[in-house]
Amino acid sequence: MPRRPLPDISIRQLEYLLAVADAPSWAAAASEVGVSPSALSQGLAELERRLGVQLFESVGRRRKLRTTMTPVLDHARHVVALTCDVVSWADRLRLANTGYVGLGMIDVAAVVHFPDVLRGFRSEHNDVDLRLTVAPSQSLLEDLQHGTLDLVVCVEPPHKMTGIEFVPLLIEPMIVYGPPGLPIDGPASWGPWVLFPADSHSRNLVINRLHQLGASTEVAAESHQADVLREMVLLGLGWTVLPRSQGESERGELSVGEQILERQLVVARRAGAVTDPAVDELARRLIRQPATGNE
Amino acid sequence: MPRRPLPDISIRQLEYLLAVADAPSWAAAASEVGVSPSALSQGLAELERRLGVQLFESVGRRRKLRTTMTPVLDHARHVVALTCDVVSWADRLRLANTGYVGLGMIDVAAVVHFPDVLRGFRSEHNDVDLRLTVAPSQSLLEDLQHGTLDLVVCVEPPHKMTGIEFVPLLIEPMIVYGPPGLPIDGPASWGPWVLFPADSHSRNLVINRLHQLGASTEVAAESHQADVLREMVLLGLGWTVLPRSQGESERGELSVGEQILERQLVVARRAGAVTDPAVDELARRLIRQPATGNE
DNA sequence: TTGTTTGTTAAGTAAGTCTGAACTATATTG
DNA sequence: CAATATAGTTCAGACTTACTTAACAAACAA
Repeated sequence: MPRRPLPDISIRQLEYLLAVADAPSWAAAASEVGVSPSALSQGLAELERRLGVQLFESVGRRRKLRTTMTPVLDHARHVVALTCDVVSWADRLRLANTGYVGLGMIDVAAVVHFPDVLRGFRSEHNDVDLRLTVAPSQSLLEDLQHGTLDLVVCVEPPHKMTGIEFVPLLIEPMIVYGPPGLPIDGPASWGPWVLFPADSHSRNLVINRLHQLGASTEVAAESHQADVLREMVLLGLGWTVLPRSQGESERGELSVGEQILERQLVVARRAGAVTDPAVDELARRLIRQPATGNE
Repeated sequence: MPRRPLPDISIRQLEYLLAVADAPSWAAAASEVGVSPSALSQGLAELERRLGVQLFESVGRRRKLRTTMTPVLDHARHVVALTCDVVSWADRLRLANTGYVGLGMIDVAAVVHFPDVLRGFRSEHNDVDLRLTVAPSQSLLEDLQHGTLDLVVCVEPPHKMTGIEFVPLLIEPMIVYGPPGLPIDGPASWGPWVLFPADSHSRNLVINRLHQLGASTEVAAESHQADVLREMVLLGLGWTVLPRSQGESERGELSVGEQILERQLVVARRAGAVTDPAVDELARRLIRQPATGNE
């Protein structure tokens, strides 16, 4: 294809054309666009020169767009609309894409379920500054609401939260663990407990379930960290309920009870947020990560 | 609506973006567009500045469009394509619309059937230079093919013509006329004839029909002008076959025979021609003109 | 290490875009 | 009719944009 340079029809000229198409006068059109009538007149004369057509006819001292020039007017509308779209997109991108992704995860997500996802993302988006915060669900969701974090992997909260949307990731079985060598009988013999703190979503789930089972709900000690809870059980300070991925390790010395409930891990995002491509990509990878075989 | 001026994203910049998207190097892209590498580099830097996004990432010393910038690339493609379309349209319009319409008509069309159409068109399009050529069908169609004429009203030719399209206008009855006072008996008594010249479409129609009727086909004299043919019949030089509109006048002294055939008048146009709005309009008026009551 | 390649920066020129003032043509008013 | 108002254009000047050439910086290859 022979490459003749296209005439440089400027967005500005097209805006002028749209303005005069519907304005009562060119002075009004110029005011609407925010330039002098002279600039508008000269800009449209230049557009005529570049296209090589006569866009207007004189009606007395007024100028009116020729009906035969409708295709140019349609073109102007179309190109200006497309330009508005891409500028709007760029504005949103600039605001959102600082090259930084703030990710919050509860510990089991970071350590057990998604370390591969994080590694893969980092190696393929080394231009993105991925900052990981490991904390309890409640705390993470607050940071998400405040804008400190962009994406959170946590336990599904008991209630909907305004402005936050959730996508399910995986379901974790929660199992009762007792001190080593202690046989586990019926629920009435379970406890006392070492659990996550009272403001923890998992804690609420566990207490409610124990109630239902007719087991004691006395809590002897608390910690946000599953490892600490395991050590407390090992020391005989109490029983706990943990996901299998955190309750059992190479040093599998705790007495393993039954699965009493399940908890849903989700990825959380501020609803209606400007979509940062990097955050989008990371969310996609989390969502499509197969479950880690801890069913 | 608050009117923030759109950034003036130039067609040129978008062309540069499209060129580098697929080129092995920016130097190659620049060569393809027809500018220096420096102009391309600066143009793209300006595009980045106007959009407020970083379109490229460095891969060693090379520059590669970020995959996240695909929407800008799509936009570039779209706008450049739209611009090519409107420029192409304008080019065609400029070539075709010279404010001149070359119209060819056979005499009966100009004088009898369509004088009102011509008058109306002229009064409502006084910016158009309408030039009328009156000549025989064959000659007019040749001029149409050569581009001398834009539109032709003539007798439908016996064969299709490459590159010319026809739209039917009206049907004219062709009637036998003999010298005044001479009774018109059967076809065997008709003739000799004064007819249009041998290359005339009407002439061919008449001769073929006379053959069919078993009448003489001897031609004593010829003329392209119907008036001349009438005078010859008045002088007793022979008989003729004319449309009623041309065979009968206020001086209705010829002997009127029977209608022996019909001929179709058509408007002819070069096929696939760039449409000049003025020519389009004239054709429309001819096509929708009611028949002139000469059935 | 030297030489080559890729893209960038600097300086200068031409063209484009805008402003405000002056001008031309048309419409309105008394 | 003359005087005034209105609509758009032209002119001159200031600033911006787009391009060229030459020099420069960084990366790559031998």
